[in-house]
Order: sequence, then structure tokens, then C-alpha cells
Amino acid sequence: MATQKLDPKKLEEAASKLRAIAHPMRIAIIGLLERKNQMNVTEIYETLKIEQASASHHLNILKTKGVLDSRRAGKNTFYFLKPHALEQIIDCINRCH
Amino acid sequence: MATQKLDPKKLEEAASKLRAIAHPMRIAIIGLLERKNQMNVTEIYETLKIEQASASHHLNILKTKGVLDSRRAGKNTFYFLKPHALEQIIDCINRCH
DNA sequence: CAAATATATAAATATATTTTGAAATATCCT
DNA sequence: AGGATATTTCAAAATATATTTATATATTTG
Repeated sequence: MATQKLDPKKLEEAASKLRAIAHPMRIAIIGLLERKNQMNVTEIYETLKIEQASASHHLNILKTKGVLDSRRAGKNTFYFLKPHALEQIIDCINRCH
Repeated sequence: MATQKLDPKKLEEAASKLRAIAHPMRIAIIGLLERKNQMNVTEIYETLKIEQASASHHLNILKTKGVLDSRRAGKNTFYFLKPHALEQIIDCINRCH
């Protein structure tokens, strides 16, 4: 299954993806969303007791890396785990021994 | 196949492993060893035109992360790719889309 | 054992990347 | 329009990584 050679570009992407996820606050956000399905930014930053801008920033990183997706509903933006994204990452990690 | 939850510790390990490998000089070292099976430190740093200490440092990182292994033969230390390590990493990367 | 060669480690410094906080800006609802 | 919510931007602070220089350790050979 494995491709023959190490592709530096893909490697860089994967490294940056895992590195981005491996951050305490972002892991906390993922943890929240594993339980609550979806939350808006205010709920998230109040629950985690961080600045609103900081929450938004972390959310954007997780979205960029394909872990989360968001949906706007009026004034609120709801964030939620992208289906299967977490599974894939966990698979990846388990292979990385 | 995937474990249920994201394990922060494992995640951190995998992230740090990929991050460590995703470095131009270390990719170059892996590239050399894909072709030549094994090389000693002198061969490596002369081929890549870097400082001996620098080579030693990179080699140690790759060894610590489980990509390389080494074998001492007299004055020389030969470094080589650890069997299957690269395959696993490539598998991991391919899963990390 | 002393000299030569090969490698490893450590300390100091330089560089790059991330994180954070504050302020400005945008978006949407009533 | 006015208030609530969210995003973006920018710069300072904190962290992480890299590089260099010097020094230490190990091994062989004479």
C-alpha cells in the first residue's frame, strides 16, 4: 500500500497538520466537540475561559487543517467535527509508531 | 480500526516524529540511505557538505525518532534505515489527508 | 602509552515559528 | 441604525529549532 518514496511535500503537509492539532487548547476544543456535536464561538471561548479572538484563531487553524467545519446561522457560527476527519488522524497516529 | 479517542500523548509523539523528519537535511540523509544501504558519519557529512557535528546531530534525531539505526564498526559508526520504518511513515502520511 | 581518526555531546548563539492580546473591521439580526 | 457575534490584523512575548564552536569520548594503530 505504501508509496515507494518519501514525498517531501506530503510529509510537510502531514507534519504541519499533526503539529497544528497537537496543541493543548486545540485538543480541548476537539474534546468539547466530540461531546456536544456543535458549538458557536461564544460557547467555546466561555467554556474554555480564553479570549474570543484566541478561540477564533484556534478554530480557524483546525478548520484549515480539515478537522473542523463551520456553518453560519444568523449571528452565530457553529463549529463541528468534520465527519471521519478524527478517525483518519487517529489511524495516522497509530501507524506512526 | 481506529481507536475511539484522540490520545494527546500519542498525537504529540506522532507530530514530533513527522516534524523531525520534515527537515531538508534530514530528508537528504534519508535519501542517501535509500540508495546506499549504509554509510558512516564521515561519508554522510562530506557528501552533504555539512559540519560533522551537524550531521551527527541530525543522525541522532533520526535515530531517536526510529527512522535510522546505527552500528559501530571500529572507528566508524554506520547508519542505516531501520527496516519498515519508512514504509510506516509513508503509510501514515498517506492517511493524513 | 601516545598520536591519529571518528563520532558524540554541550554550550552559546542565531533563527524561525507559535501564541497571545488588543484593536480594528466585518457580518448579521431585529 | 444599533447591538451582538465573529474574523482579521499586527506586534510583542514565548517557544522551539538550527547552527556553530568547542570540547569530550571512543577506537585503532604505531
